[in-house]
Amino acid sequence: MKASIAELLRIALDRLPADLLPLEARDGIDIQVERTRDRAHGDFASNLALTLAKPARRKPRDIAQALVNELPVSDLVIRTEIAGPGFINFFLSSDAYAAEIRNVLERADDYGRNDNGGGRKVQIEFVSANPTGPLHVGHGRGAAIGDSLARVLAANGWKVTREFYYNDAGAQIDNLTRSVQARCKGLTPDDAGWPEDGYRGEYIRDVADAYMRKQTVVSDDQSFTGTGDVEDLEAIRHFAVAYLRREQDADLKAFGVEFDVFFLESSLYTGGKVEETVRQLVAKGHTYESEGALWLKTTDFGDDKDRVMRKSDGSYTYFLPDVAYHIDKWNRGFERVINEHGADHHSTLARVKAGLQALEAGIPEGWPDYMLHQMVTVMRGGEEVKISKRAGAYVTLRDLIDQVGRDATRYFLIARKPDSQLVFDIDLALKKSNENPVYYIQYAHARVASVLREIAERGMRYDRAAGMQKLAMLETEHEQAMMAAISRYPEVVEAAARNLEPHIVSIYLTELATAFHTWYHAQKFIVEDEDLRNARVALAEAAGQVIRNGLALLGVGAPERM
RNA sequence: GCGCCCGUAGCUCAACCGGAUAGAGCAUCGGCCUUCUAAGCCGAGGGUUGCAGGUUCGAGUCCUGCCGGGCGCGCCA
Repeated sequence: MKASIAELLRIALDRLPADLLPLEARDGIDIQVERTRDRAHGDFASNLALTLAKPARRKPRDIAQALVNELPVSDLVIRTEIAGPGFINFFLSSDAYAAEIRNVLERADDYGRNDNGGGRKVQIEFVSANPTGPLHVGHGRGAAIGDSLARVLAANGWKVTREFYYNDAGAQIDNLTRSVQARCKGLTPDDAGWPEDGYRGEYIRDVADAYMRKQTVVSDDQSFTGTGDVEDLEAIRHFAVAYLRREQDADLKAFGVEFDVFFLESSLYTGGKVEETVRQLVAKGHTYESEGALWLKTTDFGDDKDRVMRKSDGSYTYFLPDVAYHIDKWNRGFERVINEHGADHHSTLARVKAGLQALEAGIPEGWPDYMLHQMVTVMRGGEEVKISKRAGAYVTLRDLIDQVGRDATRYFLIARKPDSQLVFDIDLALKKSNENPVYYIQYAHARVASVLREIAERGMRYDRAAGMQKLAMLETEHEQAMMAAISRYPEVVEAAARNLEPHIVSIYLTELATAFHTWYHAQKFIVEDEDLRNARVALAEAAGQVIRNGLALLGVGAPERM
């Protein structure tokens, strides 16, 4: 609907007399059409005349009048008015809304989807937790955001690949291995001989016990059996990584998040990609040796200091495989890549991009996109719960799912702008779970289902097709508000993708649910008048459909009854 | 010290590319269940959008400075 209004304005703009607005001033004008905040201002408003006033050197209201004079006739618009400093307000015909509601019911699960992406490939890398412990709340935020973003982009016509990169090599894994070994030997974190910076969590003991009992774990299509040999560090490492990967998979599954690709950092080493990347960087001349290490001149590409690529002991820093990994992404044909990480990864942006530019391989400067979510603070008993893997102080994602439920956890973690810090109050989520906004939305959906059940129980008839033809009967304030709210959905889906902000879907759904509950309370749907009944229930069904579609983008369920 | 993010009602947060009178939930107070689910609805109170300037027809939104909070600034990841 919004696009249709913009198109009308585009035509009017083209028709403006040249003496009013020079032709050359019309290029590249972005025609903005917005939903009005106040119904008294109509359904849509445009500030076009205000933005044209300066280049035209005319009063905004004069331009507005000229535009209105040139607007083509349309079934959509019943009248326009010029308001305030020069806004053009559009009042839509009730038939325009009825047509949109019919559209909802006809397209059903596809309503709101568009083809803006044109089937182009996009990769979203998210979570990417190291296999050194269970997923915590911060990972949960990343999982919720990344997964919803994937769903939103898919709904906008993108071909999405979800990828999880994990570090199964390097210093932290060595650390994990030593920690498990220590547990195998019966040591506890406070004993003498416990590894420095070892992982202290209780889950390390679980891993060690399983290893000593020679259990077999399967993850990522690989199988490892514990040997029980406490001196075999390689066996312990394989086993521990597989064990913790399996746990993380279970966490993700419980959260309803799936990946297309699990990418192992170690594969970059075994495949020679790391060595190859080093050779290429050296060949391009952006490296130098100093203090026994090999450095990359990332300062040539906007970083604030140069970075070590290869340590003096011959091993690589994490950032080199990271560059190799992104070359691999590029070579796989992902012209668009979005990396969703916690804000603590901020420093990697500049150096990875610098590394990619240093290769002079034709990778665009801005590639890839990064999306960083701010930290999650967990409150329990009025105090902040400090999260530290090594100390073992932990609020796991699984804890939250078990205690508050998957839907509520997802909703809590997605409903806020990623670049705001988030406070997750466990007591609130637990004790007052019924006051969680997600139930408000789900309840609206359940009410629609309930109405349909009630009709059946009373032995009454509901004819959707007939209802779709009688939508013009829906003239009350609440019904009009309902139709307007429903018709906004495609705009929300588009904006969520354009701004990479899946959280706006949750905000929209709250507003839609409010409109629904208000309407539900004000009027009966199941009335004697068959035409009116069909029309109202059809509208209720459309509301339920849009709520279902929106919740699906968030990965939240839409229950039939509560 | 430098870089990035944030600062909106008592609390947690919205506000679409700069638009018209800044909105929800929770909390507080007052109403509404014989009638499609009260996990709901209606109403009331609650704001100098951290502070000070600037840009413009118009600023919570953009720019500058300051104040406050978070994250980062390893040959850790």
